[in-house]
This record gives sequence, structure tokens and C-alpha cells, in this order.
Amino acid sequence: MSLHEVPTVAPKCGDCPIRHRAVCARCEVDELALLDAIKYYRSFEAGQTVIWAGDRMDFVASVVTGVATLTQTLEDGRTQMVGLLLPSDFMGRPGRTNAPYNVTATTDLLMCCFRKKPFEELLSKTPHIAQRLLEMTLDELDAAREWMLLLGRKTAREKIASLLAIVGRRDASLNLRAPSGRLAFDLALTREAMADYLGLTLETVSRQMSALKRDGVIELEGKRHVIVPDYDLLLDEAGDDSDGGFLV
Amino acid sequence: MSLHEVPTVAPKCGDCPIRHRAVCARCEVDELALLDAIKYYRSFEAGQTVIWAGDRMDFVASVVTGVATLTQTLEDGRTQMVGLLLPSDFMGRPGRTNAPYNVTATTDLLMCCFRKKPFEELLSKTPHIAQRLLEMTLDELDAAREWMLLLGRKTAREKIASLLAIVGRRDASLNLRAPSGRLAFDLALTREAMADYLGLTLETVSRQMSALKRDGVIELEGKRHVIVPDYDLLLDEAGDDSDGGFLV
DNA sequence: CTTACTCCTTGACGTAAATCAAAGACGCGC
DNA sequence: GCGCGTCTTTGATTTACGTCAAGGAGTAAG
Repeated sequence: MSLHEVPTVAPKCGDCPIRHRAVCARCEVDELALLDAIKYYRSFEAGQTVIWAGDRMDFVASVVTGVATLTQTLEDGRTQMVGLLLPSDFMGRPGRTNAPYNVTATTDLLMCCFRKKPFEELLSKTPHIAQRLLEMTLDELDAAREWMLLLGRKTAREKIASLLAIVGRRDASLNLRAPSGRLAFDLALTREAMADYLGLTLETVSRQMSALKRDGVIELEGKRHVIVPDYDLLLDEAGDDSDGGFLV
Repeated sequence: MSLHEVPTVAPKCGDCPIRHRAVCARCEVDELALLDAIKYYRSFEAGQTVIWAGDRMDFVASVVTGVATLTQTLEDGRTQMVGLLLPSDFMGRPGRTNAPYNVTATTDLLMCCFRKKPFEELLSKTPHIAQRLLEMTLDELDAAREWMLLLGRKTAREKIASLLAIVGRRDASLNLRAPSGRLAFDLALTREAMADYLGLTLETVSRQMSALKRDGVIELEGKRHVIVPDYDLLLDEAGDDSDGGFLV
């Protein structure tokens, strides 16, 4: 998602342990001071719903720690995850009053929230933050469209490999490393959540995870901790050369 | 996509037959005059490529007439359409230099283009246009995510019905009508293009079109002209109650 | 008119993934 | 320890959709 890149100095926003991606790194000092004045924290337990589709939403927020999912459902209960919020990801829609999807915490979750009204005022006063927000939204749009390619055209195995590549890449970038060679990370998703993201059933996810393990593409410690012996090999399995550049 | 709604007065931008969605209807007079100064037209024949993924892109544009598609492909040729541009739709990415997907004309196509540099200057001078653009991008994001639900969880029949509902709805709104009851429109897509949009094969599309016809949900005149005797029935087949509110 | 092209339809068959079903693994409270 | 919940794995079977293949319909050129 790349703002003006990964943090290279200590975070500035009060006591937040993260750098808010909505803010331009070049001019962060003043704006973060402004943001600081209107922010508050909310925490959620694993499994709790942050907001339901259609609900009034009077804040925008950054994920501080934890993982949340965006999901949509059909009446008969079929559900599709349409986005994944990892630490430093932004959530919110300036100019909108209602949430378009369900947002659910899949781990314990801490969010740094900003009341929408003052945040919007801040936006109109500081056009370069508005511009930054447009860029982030365009990134999200690219990610969503990349995901459409996955959902429409990839095999189950490729889907799993793509998801692992993305989460692994994202995890590496949190540690300021480019993903390559050996990689290990926790996958904060149940098999069912993975299935909902990939448009599969949980059984198929489980089978393909087993297959990737059998073929030496990944190793598993317990159910959630994934070890990738060779990131490039995983990318090959993902079926495209985009190297998971989206959703970063 | 709904700016401050469907045109109710004559278009203002010079000789353009359409209202540019990037411009706020409330304040259009001044901005359209500005836009008028930096615009030019380009036309494409059916089948021609407007721009290739990765190419430098030094303009943004509105579709005046015709239909274009946004597609992504894997190396082995599997392709997925990730967006559809209908008249009045906007295409372009302020702040980006390269096109993220292939854009192809599926009919003869006329675009009203604006050179990117002056357009971006206009944006920074008129924050409410920037805000309008953010809203439009959020709409596109919603549409993409709605499409993810379709790709990941709907059956072939539901996919076809959803596509027809959306195109039909969009066509009706061009004529300032709410879609209901009987509807007739031209589907400017080949069976293959429909398949690429829906993540299916062209044979499956053809079979499901035949099935919908056999079941009286649609009638066909020739290959492309679709008659929907009862729009609500079509919506039922689409499998959700979102009523195709996206991509409008 | 014939030929040739593109696009579409329909059929027969194969297969990847869904569904149905059972049992294992892990954690948590008692 | 034991029971009980949730999550996961694995197997057997079904099915929706893909693949392969043949032919039809419309249109443009000769």
C-alpha cells in the first residue's frame, strides 16, 4: 500500500505504536498533531463484530494490532470476504454515512479511531491528505481487482498459494524486510475464513494446505503457524508474477 | 455511481453529449469551463486496445459513447475482466503514471480525454472535485467488492442474471427510468467477454443464456438484444437483493 | 450464388471442487 | 485425569462447470 514508504523513523502520533497510512510521511508532524486531537481507541475481542453492513458509521480508523475482515453475504448465508485489515490498514469512508460491509475482528483487535466529522474537516483543510486518501483508495481498488482475477480464474491450489504469499509478504514488510527465501508467520485466519476469502469451502482449503505441505512448498507448526522454505517457490505456485504487490 | 444524480438539465461541457461524472452537478458551470480548455477527443474501433497494462498513461477520460472493458490476465492466457466502462464512466488515476489493466473497446468507442497534468492541477485547485473523485473511486471499490461476492459465491445462472440485471439497470438509468417491469437493451458483449467478466467459459454462458430463455426469464432477439419481461424476476434469479445498485 | 469468417449453440464426456460424513487434534474447565 | 467444545483433517461420493468436438447462424467478400 506504500505511502511514502515503510516507516524509517519512530512513529509520531501520540502513543500509537503504528504509523497511520492515511498520513503522508513527508508532512506528518503537523497533521499527526491535528489527528492526535480527535482520536480515541477501541478494542475488540476475537470474533466480535466491529460494525454491521448498513450501520451508521461515524468514525474512520487505523488498525493498531490484530486482524479484521470485511465480508459480504447473500441471504442464504453464502459469504465472501472482500478485504482483510492488517495492522496500519485504514478503514472508513469519508463522505459516506453507512458501512458497506460487515467488519469482524478475527483476533483481538485494537483500532485507533477518528471521529468522522473532524476528520473530514481535516481533509478539506489539508488537500494533500485528501490526495493521499485517494491514492490509498486506488490501491485498494487495484487489490480488489487483483482479487477478482484470483476468484474468477485461479485454481484452488493457486488461490491458497496467493493468499499465503500475500500474508507472508505483508508480514515481512512489517519487519522492514523484502520477502525472499525462508519466511515464517502466523496466519490469523481459520480455515473457514480462508475459504470465505478465496471462494472455496473449508474442506478444499484444508486439502490444499495438506497438499502444499506434502509437496514441500510450506511447513506447518500447529494449525496457524506457516513456514515458507522458499518464497519464490510459493510465488510460482500462485500462478502469476504480480508477486503479491497488492494488499501490501 | 450516482453523482448528484442523473442529468436533469442539458450537458454543459462544450459539445460533449454527456455529463462528466467527475464533476459535481452543483458547481459544474465553472469547472466544466475549466475542463473544456484541456480536453480533446479520441475514438477507437471495436476490438481496438485503448491502453495496455503497464503503459504510461498521460490522460484521464470519460466514455462518451460505446463500451470498453478492463481486463487482467495470467501468463498462460486466462483472463478476467475487472470492470466495464459504459457511457459517462470515468477512467483514470490521478497520481499514477501507469495503467494497471488493459482497456479494450468492445464497440466503437468515443472518449473525452483530459491531459493528466492540467487535470491534476485542476484537482488541487478545486478540492470539491477531488472529493467527488474520491467518492467515485469508493463507488468503484464497492462495485469491485460486490463483484467479488459474485465471482466467489454465485452459481453460473446467478452470475448471468446479475450481469443482465446490472446492464439492464444501467441502460434504463440512461433513459432516466427506474428499472422495473419490461426492459429491453443491447448487450454490447460477446459471449466470451461475458465469460471473462463472470469467471466462466463461453460455453457455460451460452448454456445459461439458453436456460434463462427457456425458463422465460429473458427473451433474445438475435444474439445481443435482450428483452426482460419482468425485471423483478431477473433480480430473483440474481440471488441477492442488492438490486444491482452498484456499477450504476 | 459460394466461400469464408466470426460468433454462437448444443452434445458428450471429464474433472475440480462441493457435499456429506466421520473421526482426529487441540484447548479449556472441572 | 475426563468430558466437551471448536477447529481441522481425511475419505467417499456427487455435481456444476470445464473441455473437447461438431455443427448452425449471421455477415461480408468474391
